[in-house]
Parts: sequence; structure tokens; C-alpha cells
Amino acid sequence: MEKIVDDDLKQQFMTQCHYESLFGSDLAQHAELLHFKTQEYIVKNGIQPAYLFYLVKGKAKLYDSLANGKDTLIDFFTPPCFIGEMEMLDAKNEPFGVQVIDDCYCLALPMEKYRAQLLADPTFLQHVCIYLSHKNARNIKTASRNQGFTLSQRLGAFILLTEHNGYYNEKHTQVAEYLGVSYRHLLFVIADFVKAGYLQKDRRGYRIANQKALQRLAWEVNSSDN
Amino acid sequence: MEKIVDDDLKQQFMTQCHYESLFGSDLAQHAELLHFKTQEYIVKNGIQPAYLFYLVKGKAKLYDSLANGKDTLIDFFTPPCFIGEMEMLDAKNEPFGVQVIDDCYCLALPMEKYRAQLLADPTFLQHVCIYLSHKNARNIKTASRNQGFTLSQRLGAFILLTEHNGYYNEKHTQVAEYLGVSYRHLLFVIADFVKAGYLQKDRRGYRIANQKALQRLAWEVNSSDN
DNA sequence: CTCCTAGTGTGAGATTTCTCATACTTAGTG
DNA sequence: CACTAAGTATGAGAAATCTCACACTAGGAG
Repeated sequence: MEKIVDDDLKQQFMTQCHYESLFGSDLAQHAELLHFKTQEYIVKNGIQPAYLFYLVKGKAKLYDSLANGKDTLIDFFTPPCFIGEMEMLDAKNEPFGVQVIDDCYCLALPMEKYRAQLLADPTFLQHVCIYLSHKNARNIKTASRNQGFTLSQRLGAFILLTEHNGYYNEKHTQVAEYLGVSYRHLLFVIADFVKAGYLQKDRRGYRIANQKALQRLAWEVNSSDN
Repeated sequence: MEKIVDDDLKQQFMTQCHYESLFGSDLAQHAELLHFKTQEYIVKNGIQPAYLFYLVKGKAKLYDSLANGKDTLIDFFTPPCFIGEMEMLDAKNEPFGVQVIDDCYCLALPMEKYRAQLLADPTFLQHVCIYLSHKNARNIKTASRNQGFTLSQRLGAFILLTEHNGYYNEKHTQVAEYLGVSYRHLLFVIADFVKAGYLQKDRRGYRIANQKALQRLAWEVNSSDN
């Protein structure tokens, strides 16, 4: 994690995401601009974050670390969205881990310093409420998709979502859990994709060789997004 | 829907559910006590509700009416919980339908009259935020269950959840959608239950003949509830 | 260097779940 | 009354997915 001291850039992100309008007061001006590299953790599992983040650029993923020590991939974050809002609302919640997929820029408010002020700000709370209810509706839709579509279709969509410079490089064990299928079956379908020429395996990982085909598979999955 | 004018009963529910503490002001005193009979709608699909409800007794279910006119069962409400909070926050949302399973009592605040006051009340907004984030966490768990358990297990849990006077009487078509399986397969597993003596069919519907066996099936599903 | 673990990869057979086809019943409608 | 739509019901074969078993590789720990 690295603090970016570039007021122009910060202002640009703020404008782009209407950051100021999230608050009833002038809290926005106290936000810092932070940058996270790929693989870095924005929130570490089980450790209360020091900031309330607002993701303005990049891509990140949400993990749940289970009692047995394993991680389960739960959800993705794409800008603009809050990160750490559950912890801010209710410190009793065990924080979930959030790890960066693509370099992330966040506007971040020091939690301790401004928590009381945030909890007393109806404008801010309204935005969080709306954010949470939309997120909830989205989760419901995602869940029904997992039931409604075949693994090939979901995997197609998933690969396009997590793709990075034309390569798919997620850990199979975690993806299997996220997509709710057995490890074995995931490998089976990936093998199918390779056989069909959608993916090609080289030393860097799985290269996307036929994006169109994957998009065709993913089409139905994503088009229930209204 | 019927308004109950019984201040003792109302006060009892309020105390039991800590209703007053949801608000920063003395809004609670303006709540009415409403009663809904089985099958009645608390919120009709697509129609903005006139109240912000707080379910204090009973059981209800949440539907999504799809574009093709069909209904999908999404979730259940058990007390205490808000109903209509999404609509209050953001009137642009198409309201989902909420229908009563077991007679319901709700404390209800007239939406139009108090909406502005609610949206300006940080105490109330905080409670809604926390409610939404818990609900979201629960939905995530439910979803992972749907992936992690077999239909027999989930159906066992489901029958016990929706059971009414010892009878299971849900519409198979809707249940199939809720549990995320084909209608055919649901019927298949129900037939298994009958064959195994867990259920017995008579003119009133399916009678629960072996609750223990169903509980045994449901055990694993429900015990991930920590 | 060796052991150990996590991740990867493959095979084979079992189970779950789906699709399609086909009927029967009931309530509503013209 | 005849027609229709929705819900119920059952059969048979196919597809999706799971479980178990085994093998290989790379990196960290002793």
C-alpha cells in the first residue's frame, strides 16, 4: 500500500465518482488517495481496517477465511464501491479479506478519526444503505445464476471477468469453491476449453485464445443483469 | 390487513423487539399495529408500500415477479425484521412482493408522513445498515448452501421451515425455483420422501410423518449457521 | 538434501439433476 | 358446455457434477 500525493489525480477521481456528494459535511477533503498493487491486501482477514475505503479504480476480490484455515472466494469489487463499510458500522463483525486483482486506487478516510462523524451523517448513511441494498440484490441474482447456468457458461463469464492481460491465472482450488463445483469438475471443463481451443496453456498460465467463444458462453449469464 | 387497536399488545411487541431503540426520536409512538392473515400480501409486487413495516410475529416470504409473469421465491422473513426498507430508501426500486405464510403482526410507520424524518435519523439509518449487512451475509451463506448440499438435505430443511400445522403445502413449481432445481427433480425427491415414509399424502396435502428423519437430513444444512 | 504441503492433473464409476415427452386434474373463461 | 392454463404426476435417457484414487511438481522447513 502506498499513499499517492497528487492532488490533481485525487481531485479527478473524486469528481469522476461523485465522492463529495456521499457526505453531508465536507469530510471528503480529508480522504487520502491510496494505491494497492496486484496481490496486495486492502483488508486483511480478521484485522480491523484502519480506513473506510472507496474503490475508484481497479478490481479486487472478497474472501472468507473458514475455521479450517481455507479461503473461500465470495465476491468481487469493481469501482465505484465501498470497502470496509461493514466493519465501520459494526466492529463486532469479523472482517473478510479483500485482495487486489488489478491495481487499485482507493479514496480512504481514517476510520478511527472520522467514524463517529460518519455514523452521525444521514447523507452518508443513506448512501451506504442504498449501496448495501443494491449489493444484496446483486448477490441474490448472482446466486440464482449459479443455479441457473451450467459451469461452462459461468466459467466463461468468470474467465473474462478475472482475465488479466489476456491470461487467466486464478487458483483452481479457490475458483472451484467460488463457482460452487468440485475441483475435479472445474479441471474437467477447463480441459474442455483447451480442447475446444478457447484457452491455450503456456508457461505463463492459460492464455485466452478465443475470446469470442467465451463471450458467447457468457452472454446469457451476463444478460440477466437488468 | 387489519389494524389492531390494543395498546397493551402493541406495547408488548414494542418492548419485546426493542422497537423504540431503533429510532433517535420518539417516532415509535406513531407506529400502528397491523395484522395480516395467511396468504395475504404485506407488500404487493410492483406497488409502493404505504408503510415501513417491522415484523414482530409470524412468517412471510419474498417473491420476485419476473418479466414473463412468473414468480420466484427469493427469501423468508422471520421476526424481528424490516419489510419495505428498500422501498423507503430508494423509491426507484421496483418493490418485491411479500406474502404471509403464518399470521403476521407488524409495527408499521406511515411511509409518506415520516419518510423524511426517517432518512434524517442517524440512529435509524444505522440500524437499517446493520440489518442490511447481516441480511446480506445470511444470503451469501444461504447461497453457498444451495451449492454445497444435495436437494434431499435442502428440501428436508425447507419442509421444516415452511411447515404449517404438520403439513407441507407449498406450490411445487415455486419451490423448485427457490431451491434451484428442476420441477421434475423436486417431484422425484418428494416421491422418495413419501416412499421412505417421511411424508404422507392425503387430501390436505403432504403430512409430515417422520419429523426426526427430516431433521436429520436438515441438520448439516442448518448447522453451518455460525 | 529430504520431507512435507499445496496446487495441479487425470481416470473411472457413481450420483444428482436435467430435458423431453406425455397425462390427468382443476379452476377460470367465453 | 368446451377450451385453456396451471399445477400435478410419472417415465426414460442424457448431461452435469461428485467422489475416490492416484500421480506429479514446486516451494518451504528442517
